[in-house]
Amino acid sequence: MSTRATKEALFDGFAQVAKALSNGRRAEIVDVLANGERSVESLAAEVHQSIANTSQHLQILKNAGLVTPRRNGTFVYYRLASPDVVGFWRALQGIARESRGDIERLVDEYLGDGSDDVEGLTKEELWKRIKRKDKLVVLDVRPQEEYEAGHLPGAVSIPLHQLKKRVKELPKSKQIVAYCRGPLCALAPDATRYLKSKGYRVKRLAEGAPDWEAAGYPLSRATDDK
Amino acid sequence: MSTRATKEALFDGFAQVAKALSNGRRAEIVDVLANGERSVESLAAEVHQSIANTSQHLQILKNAGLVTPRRNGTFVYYRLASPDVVGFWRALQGIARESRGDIERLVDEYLGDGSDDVEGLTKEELWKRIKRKDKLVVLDVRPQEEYEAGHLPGAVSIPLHQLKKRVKELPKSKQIVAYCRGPLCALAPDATRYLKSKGYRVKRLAEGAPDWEAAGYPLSRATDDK
DNA sequence: GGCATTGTCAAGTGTTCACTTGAATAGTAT
DNA sequence: ATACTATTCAAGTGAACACTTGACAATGCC
Repeated sequence: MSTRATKEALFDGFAQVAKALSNGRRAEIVDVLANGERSVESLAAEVHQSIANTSQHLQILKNAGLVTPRRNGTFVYYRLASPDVVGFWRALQGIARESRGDIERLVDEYLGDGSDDVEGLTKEELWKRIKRKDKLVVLDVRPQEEYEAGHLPGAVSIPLHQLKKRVKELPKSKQIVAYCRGPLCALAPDATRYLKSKGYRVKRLAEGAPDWEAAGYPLSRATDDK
Repeated sequence: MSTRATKEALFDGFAQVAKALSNGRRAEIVDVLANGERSVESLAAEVHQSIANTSQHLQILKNAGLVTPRRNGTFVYYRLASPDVVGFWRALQGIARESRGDIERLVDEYLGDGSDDVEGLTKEELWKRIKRKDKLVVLDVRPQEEYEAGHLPGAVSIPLHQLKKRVKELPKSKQIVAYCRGPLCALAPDATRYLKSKGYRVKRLAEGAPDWEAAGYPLSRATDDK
């Protein structure tokens, strides 16, 4: 009891959880998984790594208790072990941005920073407008898989890489609100910049689907809900 | 903008903050620093490491933006860079305990687990009793330095390793409430077990000084406030 | 059954990590 | 200046890490 050895083992245990997130690629994986479960193959493509390497990263995350696998046929789907992991990941991002100017600068660069004067919209405001059935198009620009795993009620799915091709599906008359994975996801900022340049009336939800859900608002899982 | 390289750099940045806590000894350092600033020498003793090694760990924590140094004469005192770091550290502990049974078991072992049937007391309750000047002794069993860096109002300081020698200073007639660094600190559990075996009326505050402060209650810095 | 597909495991390689040792620096006291 | 202290820096060593490659296991399809 309260021996030095036990204390070391305990703190090594805490450290192991931090170690799971101490690699950029693993951090990316957690960020993606916050948007729903994914197969190993799909995650590997997302983080630009080999399947074997991605699998090994996933083992590390699993041993740290952050993710759990589910087998379905020849596929293995991983998801976050608990919703708390999202909160923890967000806390880490917050600390990092706050205490390190260089990271804040990278965020600006990544999101396309100041030159984008697209108006923002809060979750609360958007929810109000969805409930009173305002004429607006909620646009989910994440990959198809993430849309299917859960999206904002009534949202339309056009993954960013298809936007140029499918932009005509969007009405110029209505207000468009785009969103993606979260405040540090570049998909929606890219989309809104493009749409704005094409003359659409577009705003952006700063937060993403995981934050929306964490705030207590409902996600829809219907295959298509125009 | 939103290039793969920028994204990698950004997530590597997040990962670097996690990496700072990915070592058991550094985690211990952060845990101690949550109770106030400390010199390198003092930290080295606390984590049972050489001074050179401790200094290097501190450089890593500093580069991650988690701690900052302050020079005073020949001494260098380190402290947490922001109060948010305490919150983040607590979040990490929470995630680790929740998602990993083995860690929960280590916690039990470290704290001296179930055999201790000392009554607990919440911050709220204790604050009420301090305010209405109940006859109770609030006992701080952390090292002298931490007591001096900030303690509960009216608390008496008897570091755990001096408790046997100085136990006679405590009145058997009054209720004693011991506390230390936090819910995962073994000092107060050890102290309450000992005091109870000697026939004192003793309770334990589950949280520690950093939590007390984070909850908005005042800490006292008076050198001695019996 | 054979065979393709998805994922995991094992071994190998260059890099980073944690720690030690001993020298260099910054500040204080004499 | 000189001696002394607390800390940092630089170099070295064995262990762990991140990634690759190729073999193996699990599942489903024919």
